[in-house]
Amino acid sequence: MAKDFSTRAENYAQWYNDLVIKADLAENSAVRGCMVIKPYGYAIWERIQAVLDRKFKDTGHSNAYFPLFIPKSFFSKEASHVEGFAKECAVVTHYRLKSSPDGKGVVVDEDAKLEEELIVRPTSETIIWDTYRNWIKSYRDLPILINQWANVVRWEMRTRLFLRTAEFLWQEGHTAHATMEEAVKEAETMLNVYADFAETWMAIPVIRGVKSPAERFAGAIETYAIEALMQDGKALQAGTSHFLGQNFAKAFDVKYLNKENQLDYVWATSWGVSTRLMGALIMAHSDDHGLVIPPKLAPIQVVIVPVFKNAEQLTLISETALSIKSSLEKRGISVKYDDRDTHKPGWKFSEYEFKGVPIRVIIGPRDIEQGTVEVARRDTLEKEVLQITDIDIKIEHLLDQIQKNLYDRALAFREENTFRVDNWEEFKKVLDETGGFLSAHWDGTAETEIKIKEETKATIRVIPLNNPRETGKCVYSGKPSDQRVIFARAY
RNA sequence: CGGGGUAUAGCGUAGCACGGUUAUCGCGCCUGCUUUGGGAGCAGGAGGUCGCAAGUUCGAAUCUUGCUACCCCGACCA
Repeated sequence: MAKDFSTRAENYAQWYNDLVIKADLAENSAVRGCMVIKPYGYAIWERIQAVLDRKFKDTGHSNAYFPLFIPKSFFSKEASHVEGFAKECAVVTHYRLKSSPDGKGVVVDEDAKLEEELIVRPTSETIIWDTYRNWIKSYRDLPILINQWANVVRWEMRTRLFLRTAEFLWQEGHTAHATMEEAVKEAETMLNVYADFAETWMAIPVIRGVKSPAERFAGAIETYAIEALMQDGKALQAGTSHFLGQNFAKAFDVKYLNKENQLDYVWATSWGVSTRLMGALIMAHSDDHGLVIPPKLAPIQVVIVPVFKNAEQLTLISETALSIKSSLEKRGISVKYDDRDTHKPGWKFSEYEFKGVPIRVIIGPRDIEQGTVEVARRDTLEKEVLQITDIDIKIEHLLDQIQKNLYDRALAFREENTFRVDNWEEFKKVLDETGGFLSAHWDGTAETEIKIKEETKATIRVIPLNNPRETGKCVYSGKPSDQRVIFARAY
């Protein structure tokens, strides 16, 4: 079945690309590095958005919107922040075009040069903190708990659909607090929101932890992250939550009067996930037959395909099909009944399999006679003939089972591909032969971290939360270490 | 930004070293008939500024120069 698209074993990167294109999720656009997200792909993103948005609101946040453009001067206010983003910013320098002197097309009107260049936001900390200054005067104004759904631009050298594009969609939360404790707690709360979303909805097990200083967000005191393992043994950062300390408050002069009538800087967090989650979703579960979408995020959870020879048969089948459809919809299940006569059943089977629809129900003349339907599940590709009685309940249970199976499968894969490594030769060997998460001792220095990266391309993905203390020797330097950290090659 | 490569129909391609009728083949698309429980078969048909621009030539997909875009490897990165 898997004709004209690569298998994972042949070429994982090609397999990923073929999948995104052929499952109709997204495609490259006429603009370098920017993708077009197609309706089916966008429908999945909308599901992700809807669930996360609910979770943000349930944890007390509100949505707002800040400008796409940021004055250049804002970027020089927080030193490490500008350092982190300066090399990948798109800059607006003019505000007008004019007809080309040679009559062919248009050119930039040099007379319309901006006094101050505008930066297309790579992230919104600066414009938001500049705004917060006016909003915060007293401890009574705190906390501020805001989220924004937006697009951002980071001018990447090399792009890949969903995993790294020059423009991408995301949400960014930006909060302001009266105390450090409260801000830290907020950063941790949001990390847990992300982790719960990844595990419960995306069926992707993640490791919660903090980043090493070298991997921290530009301007953060602490960066929390959830890290997932993909099927090719590479790690993917699925979400980050930053404790920003008072860095941005100081850079943008955001002070408030506390209960003791003293001026103090506020404490900040920011947190975000992007359309990169789509990449994680694809790579975590899909197989050589195409996409596999966890039921909880699938735009179409059940597809019903009729098999018929003529119009009379179709009429008869449709009656049964539509009644199943409506009984499923009453249970909140999204169903598509595909009765098009422009495509053959076999074609439809392949199509929905490729698009990762969790359950396919087939109804033909045979079933009408016998009061049955054929049910096929995407995760295991198993098919069984079921009595039509209580079919809605059976399918609802099956969806739950598929969701659980996908999570269990991904968890088992991660466990099989997590290795405790205690010497440098083994470290390199495991990395080259199987990849995966390497749990190893690290002496805690940036020098060692950089050396390891240079020699193996592996980085410290995460220092797990509640990491058990364990005395040992750094896998690279041999210096003493009191805990293991997770290394991997990453996306 | 350094090194290498590619550009021919919606997609994938042949032709190019050695210039010469109407640019090859497959998929997809359209029409008709037969089909329909795992990507149907047969017949007919539509679809091309050969990436762009200039040059050499009686004649350029093919040779020369310039430009542009994309891909791979580095560096950088969510």
